Amino acid sequence: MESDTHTLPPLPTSLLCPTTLYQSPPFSSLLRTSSTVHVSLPLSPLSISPCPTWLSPTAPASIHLKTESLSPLLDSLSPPQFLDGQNLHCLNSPTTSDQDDLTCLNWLHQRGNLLPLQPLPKTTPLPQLEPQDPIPTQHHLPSPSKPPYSFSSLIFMAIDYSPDKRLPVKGIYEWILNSFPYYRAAPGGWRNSVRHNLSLSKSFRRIHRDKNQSVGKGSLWCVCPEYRPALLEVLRKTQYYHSTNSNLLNKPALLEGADYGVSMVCDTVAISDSLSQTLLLSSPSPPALTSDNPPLSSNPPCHLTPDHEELVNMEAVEYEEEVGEEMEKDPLSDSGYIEFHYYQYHQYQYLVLPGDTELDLETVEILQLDAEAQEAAGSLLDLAGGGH
DNA sequence: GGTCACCTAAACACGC
DNA sequence: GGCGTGTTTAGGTGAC
Repeated sequence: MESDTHTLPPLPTSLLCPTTLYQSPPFSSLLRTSSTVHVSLPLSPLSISPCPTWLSPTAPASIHLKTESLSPLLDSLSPPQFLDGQNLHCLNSPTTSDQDDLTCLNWLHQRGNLLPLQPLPKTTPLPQLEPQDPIPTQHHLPSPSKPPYSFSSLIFMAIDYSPDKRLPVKGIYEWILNSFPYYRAAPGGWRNSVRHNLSLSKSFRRIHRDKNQSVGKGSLWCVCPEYRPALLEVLRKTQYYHSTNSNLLNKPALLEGADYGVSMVCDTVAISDSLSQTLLLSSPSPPALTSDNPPLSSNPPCHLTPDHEELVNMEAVEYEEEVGEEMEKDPLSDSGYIEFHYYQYHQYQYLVLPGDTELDLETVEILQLDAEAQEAAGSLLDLAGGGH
């Protein structure tokens, strides 16, 4: 399999999301092979690969883009513009994890226990990149920006993620620290704010520990069930708000999809009448591409991770070969569908496309924002499903 | 301009 | 007494 790699020039600033520092991963490189096109996307910190209960862990969360909105985009795909004049850049063997389901909160366990946190790139690092340094490293990355979530949302996520749906204050601290590196460098006042929110907000309830429980101080905190929908709504609005502030205003179909689209829980949706193509975002699971495992299209969705960590190791050659085989097996491949696969390697996410698929920058940007929509959809899945 | 939500800081009490 | 935790008050900011 022949493979060419290309490094794209910095994205125009206009393509970056100005108001959402946790969004708009700069598009930095592209690797094209005979069967796949790898689009390197820096990890989106806002996107939440974890799969807490408010992100339905079982429901596929593929993003479905409506035909009318993406048709022009797909119609405007222009390979020469996309690839011409790019500097060559070789990506180190992207590998994938064997069983990593990025839609599952397990990644948090991995991150918290196994992987060091890395600073999050802000919105605008790419234009500052030098040509000789096509892939930004954390050395060049600015410190992570403040998450858009309120403390109530952070606490809610922390508690809801916990296995027992209850956490001590210290556990909430740790979850926030592990999930949002911003707070690692932030002054300690945020802890006070967490405690303040716990005490003041009716959404959280204190559970006294057993007296014979000698480990730890203080009480456990849980989410009041009656306030859970409200918390979910706040969370959804936060995500929605930042999505709409991320160049999505002029992409109503994406907004619809990100908002409440029932299609979010489906696997595929046709998006282009002219090209008869469907964008399918699915999880990375290259090693799982065996006869014993489901095809890519049926894998759980891939949520981008909130901060930019190396969650998985990937074996590039095997992956590409298997992807190629799987693409042929995939019924979607014969039905005019285009299947996209996210996986991640170091601080990048890779979008794997069929070999004859070409994307322009605008489409790539949409796919980036798609991850936000996916996340927003996750919350809505729970709402739609009535919670758990 | 008023209201609301949210953030931040500070003070204090309590228990380990 | 130190520290972490929990509560309360107050002021500021921004969105609606």
